[in-house]
Amino acid sequence: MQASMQVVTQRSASTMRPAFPSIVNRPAPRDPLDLLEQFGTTVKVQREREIHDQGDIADSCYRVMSGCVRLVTLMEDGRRHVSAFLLPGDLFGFDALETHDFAAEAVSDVVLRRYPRRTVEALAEQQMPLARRLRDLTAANLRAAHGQLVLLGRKTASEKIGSFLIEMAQRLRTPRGSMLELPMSRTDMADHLGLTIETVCRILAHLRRDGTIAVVRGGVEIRDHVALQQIASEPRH
Amino acid sequence: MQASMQVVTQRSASTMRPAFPSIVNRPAPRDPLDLLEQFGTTVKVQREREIHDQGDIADSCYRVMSGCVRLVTLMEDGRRHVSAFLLPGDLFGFDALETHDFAAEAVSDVVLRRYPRRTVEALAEQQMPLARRLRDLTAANLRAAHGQLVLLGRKTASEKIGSFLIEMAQRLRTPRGSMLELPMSRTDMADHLGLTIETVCRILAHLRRDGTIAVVRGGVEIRDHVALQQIASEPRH
DNA sequence: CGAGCACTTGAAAGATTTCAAGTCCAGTGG
DNA sequence: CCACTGGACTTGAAATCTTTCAAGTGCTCG
Repeated sequence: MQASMQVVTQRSASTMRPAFPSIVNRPAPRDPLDLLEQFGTTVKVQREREIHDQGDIADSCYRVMSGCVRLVTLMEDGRRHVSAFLLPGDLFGFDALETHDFAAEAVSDVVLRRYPRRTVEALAEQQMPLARRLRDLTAANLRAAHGQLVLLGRKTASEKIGSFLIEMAQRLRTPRGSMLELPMSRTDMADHLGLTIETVCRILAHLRRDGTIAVVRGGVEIRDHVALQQIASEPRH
Repeated sequence: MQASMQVVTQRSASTMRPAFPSIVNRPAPRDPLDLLEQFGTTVKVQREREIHDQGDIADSCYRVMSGCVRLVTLMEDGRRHVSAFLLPGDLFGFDALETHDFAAEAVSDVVLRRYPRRTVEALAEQQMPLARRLRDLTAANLRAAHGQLVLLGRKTASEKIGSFLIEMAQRLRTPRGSMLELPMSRTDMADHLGLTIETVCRILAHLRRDGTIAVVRGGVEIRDHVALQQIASEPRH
């Protein structure tokens, strides 16, 4: 337990799934992960505080309830890489091996649901659907990582920014025409995209002058989604 | 089944594990993956032939018995990224979702052991140790991908080449002082490291002039392993 | 022996970074 | 309430790394 984390004792199961009324009257297909709820504790972490460090024993898994978390790898000389940003509903720590190979830090004030890894493993050992769910989760993360490999290895700065904005808009379910709120700093974006902060600024400025986006405090508004998608140039479907 | 693949009917279980005599007389700890052996078929693929394409339904999983396989992602405009090279003993296709998000191609003539994905999934559904093994496998692949993210996002060309050579030497178990055989072309290396072929050549030439490596046909010899490790500058342990 | 391809090397171009100044807020303290 | 300060962000100019363009070299295969 980090001193920086405030634990709120709360064991009520709060599912993330939106309650949409089904036409067919069948029991909602329960997510095997719901099994974990009774073992979860709610944790609040202030912005810029560490959730766990690179190299820490992986003894907890988390679900982001609100806010934004970043996964950070540091090199000896201080160079930094942000492998991922985690948003409400996202899970992390479930696909760790013995230790975490990156730190997890709160980008904004964050509310997390924490599950003891021992428990997760024990449950998965007995509940095949959960084991299966965890495997799919890790496979999905792997696929996302592969997309990021292409971005980092082969895309230009503009393409990186374009891809990033579109991905964020999708993941945050930002409706067309409304403001995309970006909780992370330019530095975080740069370290995620393999750029410098100045390059991020310049590309955003360029997109703004184009009329593709509007840059406002705390985010951007995507003005021309089609243009942005062309700029992003995603890999072959 | 690809027309380019020659199937050799052979269903005998051939484990990859080296038969080392144990002092303690206990049954060797069986790898849960050995369960798959009876369902495997041996497949030979010629160099530069495709094993499966990007977007293909993932209906097979493979183990590399000999040779080298690359996982390739293509962008619309032809830019190419090689996410990984797979060497003897390596597995792939086990952590696919519905479809493969990259193509698998034979770098050299390759012998593969192929397992029907249906069977793998069915077995994993009943055999928890196998399910667990598959999850760990995917988690290990995810960790490797994260290492590659740092390499692509934050390392210089020299560091990329240094890291790559050291990784290959380790994975191929090349003893110090002996020749490191690299089955892939300069183009493949470039597309794996987010560089151009010319840059790869130049960095190798530079390392050769330094006396850090000797470049020979089909590979390199690492002359100064310590220097190479310093050049590689890995992330914090 | 010739063709083709992988690889190498040089020179110029270009994209991004580095270095250097600002600007703009948000929070603080007078 | 408002000036002040620090940090995040922006922008310009120069520097640099890597790429692009070009031109070989050398090996293998037919």
